[in-house]
Amino acid sequence: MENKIFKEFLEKKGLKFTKERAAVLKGVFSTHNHFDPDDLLINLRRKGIRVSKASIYRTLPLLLECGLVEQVEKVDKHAHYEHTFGHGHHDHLICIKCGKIIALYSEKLERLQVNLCKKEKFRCITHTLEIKGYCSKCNAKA
Amino acid sequence: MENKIFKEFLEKKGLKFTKERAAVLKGVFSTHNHFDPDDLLINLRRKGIRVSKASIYRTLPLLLECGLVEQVEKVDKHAHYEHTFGHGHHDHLICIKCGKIIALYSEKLERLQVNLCKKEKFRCITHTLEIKGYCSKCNAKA
DNA sequence: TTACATGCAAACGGTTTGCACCCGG
DNA sequence: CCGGGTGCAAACCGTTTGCATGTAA
Repeated sequence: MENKIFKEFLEKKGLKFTKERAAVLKGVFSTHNHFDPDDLLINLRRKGIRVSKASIYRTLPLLLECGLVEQVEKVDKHAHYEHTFGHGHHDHLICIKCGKIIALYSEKLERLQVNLCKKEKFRCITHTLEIKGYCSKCNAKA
Repeated sequence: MENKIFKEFLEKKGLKFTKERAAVLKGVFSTHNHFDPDDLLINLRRKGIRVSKASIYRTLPLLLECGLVEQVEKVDKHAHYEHTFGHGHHDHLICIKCGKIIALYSEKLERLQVNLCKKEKFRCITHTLEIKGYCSKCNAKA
């Protein structure tokens, strides 16, 4: 199933469905947990499958691109900060074309989150919401 | 103002309010934009203030800790992934004590986000919501 | 047969750290 | 005066890349 999706995706791009790529795919789908590239390597090794770290790092972006895998908890490779004094908590709309960041605050959204936490008996300390897409300007151009 | 907050915070921890820390604080508050440690260094250099990169890296966690600065766009230093097939989009509750990750999906939340985007004429492609706090188990222990 | 892929090891780049010297309290 | 702080440069470590070799189509 995932196999078929990935294979067709690769075909369309003129890329090859190698045994290493199949292995990475299999590793990815052998767990419902989050993982990082290293987890994946260890996971595969445990199954006796040998794939180089490089191949894992080269395959993951393909899986992202065809939508079989999603990235969690990281947008960029380095830390970003902002000072909070005077403007308090807010969320962000991030334009994936021009990089523009639009701050956003919604009381309704905040309340809803508090309620969702309650349902899970989770004590919320802080949260981060980032919505990625195209800002009005970039959207108009396209 | 920020100065006072930071100074008192340091005092309470038995730490010193040095000119380097003051400089970093000043740099942080001299912009309303996001920045990374390197931006900050350049920003300070431009003003003729010399602080080492190491001091910036050592000061930022303190500013986070006392709430004068927030981290944006990064939780962890390495990428995390999850496969999407079969369980589609969802958000996450992340326990900052035990690391447990609870998946969460709320139709209401999704709808609200779409509406917020509309208001900003933003074309939403994807989003990430992470709520950090204490899971029920860790909460019970504390 | 021939692009494209792989493995390896070296390079990269952001972040952390050891150490000798410095300085705020 | 002294314990924490600083700058510097080296170490770290996750990720990327160049290159010789392998292989899917």
